Amino acid sequence: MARLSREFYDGDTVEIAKKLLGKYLVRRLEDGRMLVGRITETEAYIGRCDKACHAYNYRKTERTSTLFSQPGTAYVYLIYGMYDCLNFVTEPEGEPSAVLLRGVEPVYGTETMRRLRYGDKPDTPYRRKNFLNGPGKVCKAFGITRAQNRVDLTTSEELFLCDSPKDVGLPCPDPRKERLCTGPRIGVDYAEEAKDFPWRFWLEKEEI
DNA sequence: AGAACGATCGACT
DNA sequence: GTCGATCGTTCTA
Repeated sequence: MARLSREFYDGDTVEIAKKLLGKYLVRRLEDGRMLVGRITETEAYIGRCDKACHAYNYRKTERTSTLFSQPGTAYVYLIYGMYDCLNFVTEPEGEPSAVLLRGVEPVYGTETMRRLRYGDKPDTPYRRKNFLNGPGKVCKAFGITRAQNRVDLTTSEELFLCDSPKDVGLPCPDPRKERLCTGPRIGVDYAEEAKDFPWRFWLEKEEI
């Protein structure tokens, strides 16, 4: 099963956050069902220099210890007492850094995602535009919780990333014109000078 | 032991 | 645009 390698994650976090756009998130649920999404939005967090990062200035606690793991490790944490957020650990081991997954577009298993997100209610409104455009929404729809914290994305069957849907036996979508957009990160107004770092990246459809 | 706060979301005006 | 939900993590003592 082809997937992104350790080397992919072992490098500059901002560059990796950009390179992750257009890659594919693959999740296998315990019952064997597969879910696939195409990554459309990411953010970079770097403990060495970034006051918005949980591990700023190498702060090591029980929670942030995951960020000190080898690159290619999943970091899942709970925010606001309600929502899980999925990150991919980057940089050489010991440099606590990660890319936060903020958005995907559904590729395979959409109905299962819808049920995980909204429950069994048959006619939940499902607006394509707002379905998976937030870190809490992605985790809910993909059944990702802190149970996946510390999963090794380079060997796990339950959670990994790959370049192409072909890597998991799915057809490639038609290519679309998209541009890479850059801006400040969401929800980090407390982070002093780091709140303005342009470390949020997303894909936008080209007009016309 | 207690308190403050948060890498969000959905409901609402 | 505003606001409240909800609880684990972290720090203080």
